[in-house]
Amino acid sequence: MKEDVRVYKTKKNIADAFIHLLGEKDFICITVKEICAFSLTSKSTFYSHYIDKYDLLEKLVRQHADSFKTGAMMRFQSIKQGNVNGVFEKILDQITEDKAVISALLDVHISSADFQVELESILYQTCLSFLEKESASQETSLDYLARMYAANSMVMIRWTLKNGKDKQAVNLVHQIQEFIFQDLLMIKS
Amino acid sequence: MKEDVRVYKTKKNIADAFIHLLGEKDFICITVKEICAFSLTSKSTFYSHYIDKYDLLEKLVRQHADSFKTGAMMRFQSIKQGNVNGVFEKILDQITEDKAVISALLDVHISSADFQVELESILYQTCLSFLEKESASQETSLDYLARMYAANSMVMIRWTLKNGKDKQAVNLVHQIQEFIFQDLLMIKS
DNA sequence: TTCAAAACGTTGCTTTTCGAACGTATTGCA
DNA sequence: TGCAATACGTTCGAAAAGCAACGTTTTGAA
Repeated sequence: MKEDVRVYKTKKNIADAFIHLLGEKDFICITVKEICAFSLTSKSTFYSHYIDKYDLLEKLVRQHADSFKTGAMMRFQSIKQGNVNGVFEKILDQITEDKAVISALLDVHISSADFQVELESILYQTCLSFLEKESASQETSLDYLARMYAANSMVMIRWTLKNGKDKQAVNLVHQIQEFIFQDLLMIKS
Repeated sequence: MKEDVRVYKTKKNIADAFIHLLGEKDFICITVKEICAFSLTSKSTFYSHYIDKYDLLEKLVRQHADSFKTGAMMRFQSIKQGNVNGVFEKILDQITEDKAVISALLDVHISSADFQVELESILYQTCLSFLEKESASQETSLDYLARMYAANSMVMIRWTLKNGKDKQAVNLVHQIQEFIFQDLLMIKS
């Protein structure tokens, strides 16, 4: 059963309004009334889709976290011949497509829906399982390497969202990634 | 009786889709089906608001021509002490606000709805009635001056829509306008 | 020129949205 | 602290949008 077009449009309007308001004020200060007014939807319609503004936030975070996870896993799986460079660059591209939403969500920190935490966790997980599967040597803790990868990626993501894609910055990340994946690279080459 | 929000949103979606499609292909080649598909509205809804795509075009032209006319008349009426400069600049600003729509409509030439013709006629009319009311001397044909004003304004409008507001170009228009309004300016100063 | 595919435009029925009204809960200010 | 204004969240009838099916017209390619 597919979603009714009207429902799709309504949800999009609400999400867009919400993201816009997040750019103006803190999540806590945003009211449902404002979201309805800005998105031109009635209160009754809002409440027929969401329990409250927290529910809206959680659903948005879930949606984009899932999409990010799918993308990240896909990229890691498609790595051939130890070609790890380029994976992160594609992740950056993906994130840039939804720049407005991602940027807004990254700055909201509600325990039930913390996008920043989710993203970093996804990066850590995907990187770790990749290392465990592909790396022969275990001299350095894979867990440590994966955490380092995730942390560095997050910095780079935030920076790119703010300043746009920059070749020098991307190169720097590549160097760090090469260090993290050096075991793997040595074996494969 | 105010317009239902749902109607407003539907019409906006349709208009936005239409303008977007006009940027891609000729008016003649655009189908109602495409407009509906892109705007995510159903055929039945489209036909409950418009007779056909020509009706849609005519209504858009009418709406923006009226808005332009109101703006132009307001600006001309607010001229004090022969300060004619600045009137056109504000008209330019107004047009720039709806850049996408205006640009698209200016390139469609359907006899029942020719935006280019309407704009030029409005500029001519408002300028002429201003000259007739304010100008004492009638050495030069006011009709000729008004037509010149309209023609020059149209060139400037098109140019600005394409290249953005440019100080030098604006200054040039000011010089031409000063020539057109010189009778008036001499009397008032 | 013929004919099939696509676009047109209409209709009846279903689902969604709106808006106003309501009582409740929060907020912010005197 | 007390109280008025504002936001919350729900309900229900009315209006609008969607959808599928239909016959008609236009289009474009054999």
